[in-house]
Amino acid sequence: MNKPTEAELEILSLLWEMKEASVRQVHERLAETKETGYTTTLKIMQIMHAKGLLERDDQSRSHIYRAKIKKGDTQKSLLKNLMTTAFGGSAKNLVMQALGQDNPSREELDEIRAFLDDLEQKKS
Amino acid sequence: MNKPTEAELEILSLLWEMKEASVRQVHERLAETKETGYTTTLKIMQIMHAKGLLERDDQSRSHIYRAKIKKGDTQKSLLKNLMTTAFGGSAKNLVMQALGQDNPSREELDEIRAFLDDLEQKKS
DNA sequence: TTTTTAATACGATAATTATCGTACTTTTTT
DNA sequence: AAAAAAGTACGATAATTATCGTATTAAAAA
Repeated sequence: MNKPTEAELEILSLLWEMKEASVRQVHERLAETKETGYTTTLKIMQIMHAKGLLERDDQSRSHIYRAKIKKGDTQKSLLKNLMTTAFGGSAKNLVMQALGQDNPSREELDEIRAFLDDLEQKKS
Repeated sequence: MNKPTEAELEILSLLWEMKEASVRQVHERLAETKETGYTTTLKIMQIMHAKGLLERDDQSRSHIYRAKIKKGDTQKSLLKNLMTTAFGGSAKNLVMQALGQDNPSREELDEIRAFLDDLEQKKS
């Protein structure tokens, strides 16, 4: 599977959240955090469509796009890549770095604990 | 701080592990997992040196390189970047994805638990 | 109906990254 | 001493990614 580029990932993230949107809508969200032209967003989304990263409904004049690749799958493969190239393949190191910097709430910590217990369970 | 490229990151990882090495030594390790020419490795390392990613001792004929940026800092910034672009800024999501895919040992799980406790402690 | 606005398509170009060949220099081997 | 081997430097080029201008078309507004 093709790793999305940085710019593509930003758009994917928005679409995972918005479910579906026109180029205009995506662009407006994008422009909140990033200086960029409309046709740039358009072009990237067209390329993503050609690559199979997005699907679209082009019935109406303004086309409606949706992410075609799953959020979970993409996250998984990005993490795996980062884990092998920058963390020597160790999930533990990665996880501890991630937790250390964020400062998660008690609730989140508990959820993670529960998840750990679950994992351990499955090992027996 | 400048985000290292994919190729640069591979070299950084090796140097974090090896502490210091010649281009030849780095290249040999690199070539174990990747088809690539010697001068390519050399060139990338020269560029990294120019960028300030590596430092080197060029006293002897074959120069000796060391990583100039810290492993922890780099990991942190890469994670932060991934977290915001692909995980909506949530460490919890990222952590759970990472754990779910790897299948860590009991020992690792325990270390992570201890780390969680530590974090919670600090919150009071 | 005419004009303006909003949309897509798409080629051209800039920017960044990766790869490599070649020239040159120093060391080692013969 | 001559030849071969092993280094660095560095320009050229390929590949990939990002950006944008312009042409064209459809819709909406005047």
